[in-house]
This record gives sequence, C-alpha cells and structure tokens, in this order.
Amino acid sequence: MKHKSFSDMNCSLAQTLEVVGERWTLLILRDIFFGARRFGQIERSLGISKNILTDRLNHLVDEGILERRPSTEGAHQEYYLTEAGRDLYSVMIAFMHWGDKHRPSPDGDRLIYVERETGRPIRKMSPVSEDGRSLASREIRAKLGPGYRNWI
Amino acid sequence: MKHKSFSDMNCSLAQTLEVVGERWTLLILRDIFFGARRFGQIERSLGISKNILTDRLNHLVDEGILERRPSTEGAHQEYYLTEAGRDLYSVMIAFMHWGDKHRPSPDGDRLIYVERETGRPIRKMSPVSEDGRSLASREIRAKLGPGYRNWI
DNA sequence: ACTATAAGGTTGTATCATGCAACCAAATAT
DNA sequence: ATATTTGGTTGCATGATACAACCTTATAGT
Repeated sequence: MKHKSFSDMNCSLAQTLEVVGERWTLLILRDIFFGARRFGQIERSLGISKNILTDRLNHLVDEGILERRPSTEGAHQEYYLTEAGRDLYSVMIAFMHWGDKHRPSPDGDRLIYVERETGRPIRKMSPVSEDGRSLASREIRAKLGPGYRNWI
Repeated sequence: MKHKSFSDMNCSLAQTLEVVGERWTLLILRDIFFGARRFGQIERSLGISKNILTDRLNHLVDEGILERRPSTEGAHQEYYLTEAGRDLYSVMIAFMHWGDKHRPSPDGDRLIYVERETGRPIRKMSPVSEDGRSLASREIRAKLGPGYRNWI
C-alpha cells in the first residue's frame, strides 16, 4: 500500500510533480535560487528536519536539479542548480506571483522581481503569445501533440 | 507532532503551497481546467481515492479556488474554477512546460498550448520583461518590497 | 412498482511520510 | 586539549494516504 506514483501518467504536469511536488521541495529550491549553498543555511532558514532535508537534497541531486560539489575552502559540500534546476525559476515565480495577488501581505508585495540590467519590474507571470501579448486562460486551448496518449 | 504549517512564513511561495502544494491538488485542477466538472470524472481520470478527492475538493472550495454548484439537470454537484482558480493557469502551464522539456515523452510534446483565436502556439512559460522579452533566471534579481519581513 | 446500478460520498484500518530527539564523526574554533 | 559547529544517520511517535466496505439518493431497466 505505497503512495501512488504519478510517473506512469503520461502527463508533463504529473512528471514534474514527481520531481518537485513533495512538501518542502520548492521552498528548498527557493533558498538556493536566493543564494543558499549549504545544508545548514537551508536548515536554519526553513526550520526543516535534518532527515527530511537530507532526503529532499538527495532526491533533487538524483533527478538532476541540483549538483553537489565539495567546497573549495573547508570540507563541506555545496549545492548548485543545474540548468534543469534553473529552468524551474518560471515555476517558482508563477507560485510567487499567485501568492502576491491572492494571499498578499497586508503591507504589500514581499519581493519584487526586476530585470538585473535596468531595475525595471518584470511582468506578472502569465502565458504569452508568440508576439508577446499576455493571454488569459480562456484565450488558450490545448491541442493534442505527438506524445499524447489518453488520459481524461 | 503535526506537520509543520507554512502559513506563518511571510513568503508568497509558502502561502501558495498551503493552497495547492499537497499531493494530487494540481492534477485535480488540471482535470477541471480541461473540462471536468464532476466528482466521478476526476476520480476515474486520476485513479484517486474517494476520501482524498473529497478532502482536496473541500479544501479548494474553502480556499476560494473552486466553486461548488448544484447541476441544473440532475441532482449532483459541479465544480467550477473561480477567478483565483483560473489565475493558477500560469502555475500549471509552467509545470507542464518544464515536464515537456525535461521529462519528455519519447514521441514529442503531449499537449500543445495554442491561442484559441489564431491556433498559434504560445511561448514557453518564462519570466518576461515589461516590453515582452523572455528573460533567463540570471537576468533577474529580487528586490525587497514593502511586505518583506525577513526570512533567509 | 420493483430491482439494479451509478453517483457521491463517509468510515475504518493498514501503511507511508513527516517531525523530533538523540546520537555521531569530522572539521573548526578556543 | 577541549568545546563547538557542520552535516549528517537512526529510532520512534504521529499525521497523511490508499484501499475496501458501506451508505444514501437518484436514475435506469423491466
């Protein structure tokens, strides 16, 4: 009676949830996106149990999201995002923007994402047309692609 | 010894995870985005246990993501996305696109998201500058906003 | 009218995941 | 030489999930 796996679900959402869908995982990645490198930094920042953090970091390394590297100074390990890990930035920002809008702090946005070069805020995450227009959910439909095998 | 809550974490990501971060939740929303309205449709589509589906649907209604409405024909209930629910489309597509890229089907993309009007594919989800350029994660930084109270 | 079946759950129980405390070895600081 | 920090591992108690059984109401079949 194990927990059901999503990995046989021929669905890109299900596949992604197998990688980053567990409790704590996206919060760990948040810390690493914001500069955390070491086990103890993440542990203190989140108040997560050591064994859970160990499990999650190992899983993320196994899945190719993080890379574990020995520090150049000192004997500890450091965790770095791989390219696949950096590609999760869109997912993280989409979560952040939803929370900013629908579960706001009474004092305003907690973080503002800006272009590094110009300092100008980025757009709220949203689907975007080829030519750069933001699209609402009802302006979009899903077409079956070559990798489709039924669900629903 | 309850599971730790994220809701005192003054972080938009943590707040959003309290709403849609549990196992199954995003898959349930996927089905509803794709047209499912009834308990049984979702149950059969996902192979989820009835009691878990009941819990998740109630939670999503409580959180203002779904609206439960009696059917006009027949006596069953139907579930509809609220505006806050529809705003989760960005989150779902971001997950989907990551899975398409990094956990692909051998046969190609499973679903292709297109503009309803023109049929042209939308862009891959990515942060976008004010003037519509897609941005990589290293082209972005987070500034502290008025609602910031420390973590990390 | 009577029976069968489907929809939409609720309830119990077994197992998995999480939280917490205790412990530990190696490196660093005093 | 001793104490502390770091980065874990292990064991156990509790919460979450999976599954089967059951239940009520509504619809379908005869």
